[in-house]
Amino acid sequence: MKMVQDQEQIRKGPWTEQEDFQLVCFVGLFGDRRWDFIAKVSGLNRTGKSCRLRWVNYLHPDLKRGKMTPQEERLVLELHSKWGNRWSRIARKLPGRTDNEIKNYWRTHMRKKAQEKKRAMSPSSSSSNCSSSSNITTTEGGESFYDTGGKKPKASSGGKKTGGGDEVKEHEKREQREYSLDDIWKDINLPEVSSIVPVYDGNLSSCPLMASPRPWEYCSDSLWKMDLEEESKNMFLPTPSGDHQFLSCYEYGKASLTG
DNA sequence: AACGCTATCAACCGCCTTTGC
DNA sequence: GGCAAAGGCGGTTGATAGCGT
Repeated sequence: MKMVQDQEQIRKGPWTEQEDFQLVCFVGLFGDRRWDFIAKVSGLNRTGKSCRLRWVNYLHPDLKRGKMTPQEERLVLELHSKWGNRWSRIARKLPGRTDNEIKNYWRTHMRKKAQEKKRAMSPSSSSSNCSSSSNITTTEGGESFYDTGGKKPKASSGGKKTGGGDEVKEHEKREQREYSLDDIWKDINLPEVSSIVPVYDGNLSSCPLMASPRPWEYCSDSLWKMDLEEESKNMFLPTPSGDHQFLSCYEYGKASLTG
């Protein structure tokens, strides 16, 4: 056994605001493709996959939030009847929605349907109107697909807490969740970089790092093959103070933008 | 007020596909 | 064409908020 560097330890579990911020920043710089690279140079100690997932499912600026509209619900039903569990494919037809979201929605939806069905099957119940459920038949065995058998009682796998705001009220927590992302995008619009692009007004395109000619679009692929990794590593040396990492990031972003 | 159950969401895992060498 | 690495996808799990008893 030898001393394992902190960097070698892959972090798991919920993302902190700081990590989110960091990820957004790096995606802004390098684009949303090179996840392994981003994972490495960002110093997040996450896997590329994890970074991608976080971005796609939560941080992506084009994401819609909130409940599915009836139209969306209908579309999901329709598309699912066509394509089955091709969540990502379905998601592509619903701008702003992620496959994960749709998947979750579907599971919930199906569970409800299943319960209705069961009730309908029970002798005393009147004929149900699973009218639209006919298109759900893809999953007639379906019940099993969403029936995960419930949760197993398991010792809580500690370390899952994000470390921030343990005592926040549930409502606040919820808000915090929604806020935090907003916050990130707002924060990105630091005055320091606002000289590059005007104030972030809630519109993604005004976000400095996501502004239309994105940094990575300036550079050909080969450019990134330089010793960027090394450089970035140096830039993002984990500092106890934390905040300065981001400033470095902005500086770097600025440099990329301005040449 | 306390407890239990359900719904919802975020995240991980493993497999498959794509891409680069 | 074969191999390895990275990315993408679908399935599953775990935590927690919300609601009913």
